[in-house]
Amino acid sequence: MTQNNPSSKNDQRAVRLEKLQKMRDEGTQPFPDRYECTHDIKAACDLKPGDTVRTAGRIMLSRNMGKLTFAHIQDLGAKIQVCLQRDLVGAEAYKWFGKMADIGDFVGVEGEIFHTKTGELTIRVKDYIFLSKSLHPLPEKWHGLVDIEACWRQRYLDLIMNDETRKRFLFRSKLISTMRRFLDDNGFVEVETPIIQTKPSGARARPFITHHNSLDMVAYLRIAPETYLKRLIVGGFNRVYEFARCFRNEGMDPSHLQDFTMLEYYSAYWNYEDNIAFTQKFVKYIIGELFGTLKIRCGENEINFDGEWPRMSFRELILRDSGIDIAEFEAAEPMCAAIKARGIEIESIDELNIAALTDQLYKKVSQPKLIDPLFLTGHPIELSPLARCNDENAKITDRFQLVINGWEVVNAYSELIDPIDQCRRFEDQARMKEEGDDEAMPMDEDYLTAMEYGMPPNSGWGMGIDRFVSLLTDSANLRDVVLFPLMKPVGGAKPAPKQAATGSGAPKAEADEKIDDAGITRERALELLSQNVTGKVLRCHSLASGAVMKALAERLGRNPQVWEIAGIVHDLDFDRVQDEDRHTLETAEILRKEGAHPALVQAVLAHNAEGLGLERKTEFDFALTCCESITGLIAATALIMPDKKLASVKAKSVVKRMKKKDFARKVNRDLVLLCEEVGLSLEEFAALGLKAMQSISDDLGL
RNA sequence: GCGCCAGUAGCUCAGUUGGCAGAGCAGCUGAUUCUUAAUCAGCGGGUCGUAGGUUCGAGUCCUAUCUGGCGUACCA
Repeated sequence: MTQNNPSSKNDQRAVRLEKLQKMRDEGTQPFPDRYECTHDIKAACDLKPGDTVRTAGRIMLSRNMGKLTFAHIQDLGAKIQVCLQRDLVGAEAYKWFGKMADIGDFVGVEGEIFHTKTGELTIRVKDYIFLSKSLHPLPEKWHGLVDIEACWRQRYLDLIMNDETRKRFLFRSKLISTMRRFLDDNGFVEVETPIIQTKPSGARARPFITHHNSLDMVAYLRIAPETYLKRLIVGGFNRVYEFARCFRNEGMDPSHLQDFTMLEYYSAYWNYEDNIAFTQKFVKYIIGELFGTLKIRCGENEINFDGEWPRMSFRELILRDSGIDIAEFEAAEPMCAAIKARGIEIESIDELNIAALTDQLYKKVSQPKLIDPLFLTGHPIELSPLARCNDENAKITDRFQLVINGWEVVNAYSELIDPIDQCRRFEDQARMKEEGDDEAMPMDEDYLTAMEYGMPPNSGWGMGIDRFVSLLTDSANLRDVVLFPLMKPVGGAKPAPKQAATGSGAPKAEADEKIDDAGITRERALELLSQNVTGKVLRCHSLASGAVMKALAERLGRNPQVWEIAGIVHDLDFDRVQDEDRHTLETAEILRKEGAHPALVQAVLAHNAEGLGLERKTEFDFALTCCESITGLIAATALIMPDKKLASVKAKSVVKRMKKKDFARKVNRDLVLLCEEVGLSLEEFAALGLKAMQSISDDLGL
């Protein structure tokens, strides 16, 4: 009957688990530790009929013809057909393969290369070894995985199923190694500079802000490696480069990632002219090495990297494409009028200063037309706070961008090495910041000091690697060239803790008086406790915290039901998360879903204020923290009694134990002392806590 | 942020005016010693993104919400 048929369970994974169990039962190791290959699959494909081979891969297709089975096995580099003949591998082994091996499993095969009747290169398997079980069916063999979201979230599936994905990422790796080789061969030294920084400088962008716990200070993820690499120029590294992961907290779209890779290099004694020459050599080398030609297709365009690349200034380009000569304008208003007069539309045009206006105008009228490589020069000084000012024209900088297919691929300039000028530029930026430009750079004194020790003339260079890869692989979205792009978690992103603590700014009394309903019942709290908490110790800790909270609420004239519930549920996720610092986030999520009162959720979060970088604000917050903390101390005190009973414990001995640091070391004494924040002395609090725990001593087993 | 679109079996997709939720691949049982998305016969498989609502009846209509795409604005 169908009841005995595993397939009726509607679970392909269950079928595979059953096969796995069968393998174990019969003594076959389904997950062996190694297999020795003579060739990878790509190498096997180059063999001649008659050659023998041992290779391994993932089974992608299987066609059973009765006493003959064809299958395809695949690795990152290639796939090859294998052929199992019953008469060659033996009846037992042949039958076993048919029963046990699924599409997606790994197998090692040994045999002789031959051509099938239709001419396909195939391994005639003499012997095989099962190498690993796949518990999930792979995506459909013909269409493969096309859901773009799945490709990003489960890149490994994308890599298994899609040949171009494999090629694209191999290309990216090869590109980076080619760049590295060229730079190394030209006397550059690869270095690593800090990602966590105290000042976000080196570019105009909004940083990710984080908190450094042990220094208790704001820290930033770097937006660019620039100022550190230039410190190295000061330090005597004449040619340095870094493949730098950078982070910018800005919009997410097909051409912007929050976490991206920039290559920057700096060479002492070069100006931007030297750099232009080097750039052309560098990029041509890379294209030649990777494509074997200097003309490549990109979408509808063919990009020609051959020949001498043209140079044009902002002014020339804009004049050519719009008829506006930006040199004629001293202020924003007349330029704005000129732009409007020509019917060119720029968003919030009236709010832009002259530099931003120039930039926007260029992006609108010129940038999309630039397909073949072009060096764009003559950038306004306001847009280039770290670039050297031009000796002839103080309004522009010695800077260039390499534009390819409408994208700014490279940005480079003669570096500003005059510390006095640099200081002034920082001050200008600071002013712009005050005026509301939140991308303007902050003052960076430490960098200025480095400059004041003397920086040789030099020119620096930066390239967005992801964009370059995207350009060269004709990828529409930058996330296609990053292995694991950032995605919102399925089921909703967790709000930042600060947002979670809504209303926490309210004064203590006010916040507390509002809580007359926890939002969940005591019964539900206990249910949640047994669902989420498996450990006995944690369960007792939760119940004890509830009891102490209840007693404290009665003492302070607060709502005992609500406070008890807070104690019961405060550590729901601790068993799962197993991380002092990170726990409570999941608990808060559970409670929110249950409809718990926001103040309760906040108190729960705040009991781990240290770990999460939060602040305790309300009486409720402090109460939960100190109650939860003292339970451990009281329980530990009970355990050293001869009868290990709470009944034998005196409040005085609990207080004494506070001072012995080695006793119950995990209990944070500072948190227990927070009882003073709610107006109780340690003595009174210890007595209250002890009494509360004694009242439920049976439940606690103490 | 805003606007438009999408989410149905493990995968790729149908689903009419609101009327019993479908196909192919994958899986299971069997046939098959040269297949190429093998083929043939049979079987099983669903929280229609989630939560509400309208209705005798909702995959379909309404509201909210989640996830994603594309466009738009700012940044590389």
